Amino acid sequence: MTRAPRPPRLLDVADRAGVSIATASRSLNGVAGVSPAVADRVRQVAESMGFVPNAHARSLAGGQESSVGLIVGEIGDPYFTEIASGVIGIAAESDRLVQICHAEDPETLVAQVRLLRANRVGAIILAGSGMVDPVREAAVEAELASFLASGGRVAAIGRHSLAVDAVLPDNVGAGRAVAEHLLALGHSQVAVLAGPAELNTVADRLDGLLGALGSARVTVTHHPFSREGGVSGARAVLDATPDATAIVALSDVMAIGVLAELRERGIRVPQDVSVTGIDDIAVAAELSPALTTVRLSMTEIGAAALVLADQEPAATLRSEATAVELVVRSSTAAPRNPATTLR
Amino acid sequence: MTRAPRPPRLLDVADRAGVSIATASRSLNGVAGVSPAVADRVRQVAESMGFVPNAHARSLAGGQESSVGLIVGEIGDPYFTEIASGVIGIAAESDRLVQICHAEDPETLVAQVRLLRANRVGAIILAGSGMVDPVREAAVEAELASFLASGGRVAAIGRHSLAVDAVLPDNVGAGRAVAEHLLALGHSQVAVLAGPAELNTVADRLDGLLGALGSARVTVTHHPFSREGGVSGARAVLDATPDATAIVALSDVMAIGVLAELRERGIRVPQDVSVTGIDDIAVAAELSPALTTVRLSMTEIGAAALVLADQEPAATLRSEATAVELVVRSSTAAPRNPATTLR
DNA sequence: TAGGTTAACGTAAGCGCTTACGTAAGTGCT
DNA sequence: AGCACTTACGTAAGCGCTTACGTTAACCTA
Repeated sequence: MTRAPRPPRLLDVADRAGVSIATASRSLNGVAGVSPAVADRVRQVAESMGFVPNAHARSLAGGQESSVGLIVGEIGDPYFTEIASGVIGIAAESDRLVQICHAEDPETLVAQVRLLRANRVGAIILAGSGMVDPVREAAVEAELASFLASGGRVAAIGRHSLAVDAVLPDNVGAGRAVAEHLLALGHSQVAVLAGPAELNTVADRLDGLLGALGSARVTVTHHPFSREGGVSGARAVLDATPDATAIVALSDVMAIGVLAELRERGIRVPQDVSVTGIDDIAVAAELSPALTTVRLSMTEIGAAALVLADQEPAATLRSEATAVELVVRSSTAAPRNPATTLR
Repeated sequence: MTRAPRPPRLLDVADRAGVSIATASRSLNGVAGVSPAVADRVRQVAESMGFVPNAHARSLAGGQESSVGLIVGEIGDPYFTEIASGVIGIAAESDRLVQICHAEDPETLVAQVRLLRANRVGAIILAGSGMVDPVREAAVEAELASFLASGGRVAAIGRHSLAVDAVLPDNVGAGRAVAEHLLALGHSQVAVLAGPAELNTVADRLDGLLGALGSARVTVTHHPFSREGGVSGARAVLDATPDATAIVALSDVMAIGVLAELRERGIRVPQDVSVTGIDDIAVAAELSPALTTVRLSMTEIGAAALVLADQEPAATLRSEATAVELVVRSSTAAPRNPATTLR
């Protein structure tokens, strides 16, 4: 006899245990009103049959089985990995699954939100950077509004342009912290390697940086927010502004690329040039030289985002700003000699 | 008028469009048998109402909406991150969501598999290392058997003790590659920092290593499979066997800890001691010194695992072995002087 | 023009659960 | 002994979809 490869249903369990489907359901869910003897028998039968309740049916029938959706920019990026880690930690506390998707542009973002909505997740955490241009966010905004209107919860990380609750790392402050640190060291020629200009995160960090850098001579170039962006950015700097005494990467991942390129060329850090990042991802401390950066505590921010989303929806938009902290390591030092160029 | 915050249903769309629910369903799914005019109208109404079909109901009703479940050991670990990246890449090709959970011990592993089963995922990818002791795997085995029996697909990564299809990185070969490299350099005193002895991955790497190391004098100690494990391992080695000329960490993450501790103590790599890892995670090349390691290509392995799981179930267990490649960087060199100790 | 097709829809039966409600015993009280 | 409660269960109505099948009306063909 070959049974169809189909999971056993609650009804199968009930039949085998000689009870009604209602009693079976109550037994397995620990609902009162079932004699202990019967409940035990049902549980044993269920166990022996390898019964696992269908979460879809359960959620359809009204049971709250809501999972959480997380949308990140790039899975492999430690920045997002740490956020994911924080979100998953909180989700696990209440036995919720986290569905992770990635979306780099607003169009796929909309698609992912729809997919998540189709799966009736209870909450969506948006972890990619927002766009400076509100027009590109319009579709996302609409999709999220639909979700919210139907009872969904949303929390964004580092997106202040979206009309949803948000946890906002102090990107402006992070930029400022880097600037003040370099200023204090005596740098006056700094090359900034920014990520894509259309990202809010980039704009904010840049604002803080340029605002505080004041009189210092600074050049800004834009590159991909990746290791490769750091590599090509470093090359551009060495070509265009070889007299820079500090290279500021707007993310640690970019800084990794910068360090790699400088090493490649035999340029010493921090003796010949100082390098900084932002984020303080886990490996920042393991690089050589260890990277001076700004800690944003992405893991905690991820956790905070889900906690925020879990709260009762409020009438007003909530936004939770988180503090940043400059972490001085060995990739920065006073410029060797203000007159000296990189080569 | 305050509507209950509930997503619009197909029925709502049908009513508004003035058609039956069946026609609405057919229109939205592009099923033949609906006049183009009506289908268009339904689609417009659905769009205007922000309708997103309930994936749970759809899957209940027989539609195939299966997503894939991925169980990893630790989200933050680059080893798993790269696997996840590979799995997600393949899943995205067919619009499937990936549900990521983590489980470090067999008990929570069982729980996670159940959760995934409850959510009726079509496939489960198991990415943590298996246990050497088959007894501890028994419950996992049973849970997976139940899942398979009910039509689920499973693929494991690096677990050969489980009766499921598997992609097997050549851990033995990886260990051997490290051994041969060190032997060729002339090392004869090597300290091995292994992960937990109960892990299959550790046992295999150790097998390959010790098998090839032959006459060389080698000491093996076990530590957590983490950066901290590397730190404490390095301390143990410096205390117990300061005459070692090479420290072999059985994973890159551990090697990071080793490098950190050596740097802390002012011990130069590779001049004073050589260090190796295994995995070739992305940052391995960015460390200082850049880490000599063995590339397992975890991203591709993750992708291969899902492809394997997606195939029609075969009568016999499939296992796909993947090649490894020694990557020599600058953390290894010939021992300075066979007679010299670490201090 | 009667009979047979076909296109375009509607009806209704589930999918596997939860849960409000109904019912039949058992318990305690007067 | 009769009543009102409880307790322990069963019945059945959905949840929001898909889809087999039924029903029209328009369209052919002989």
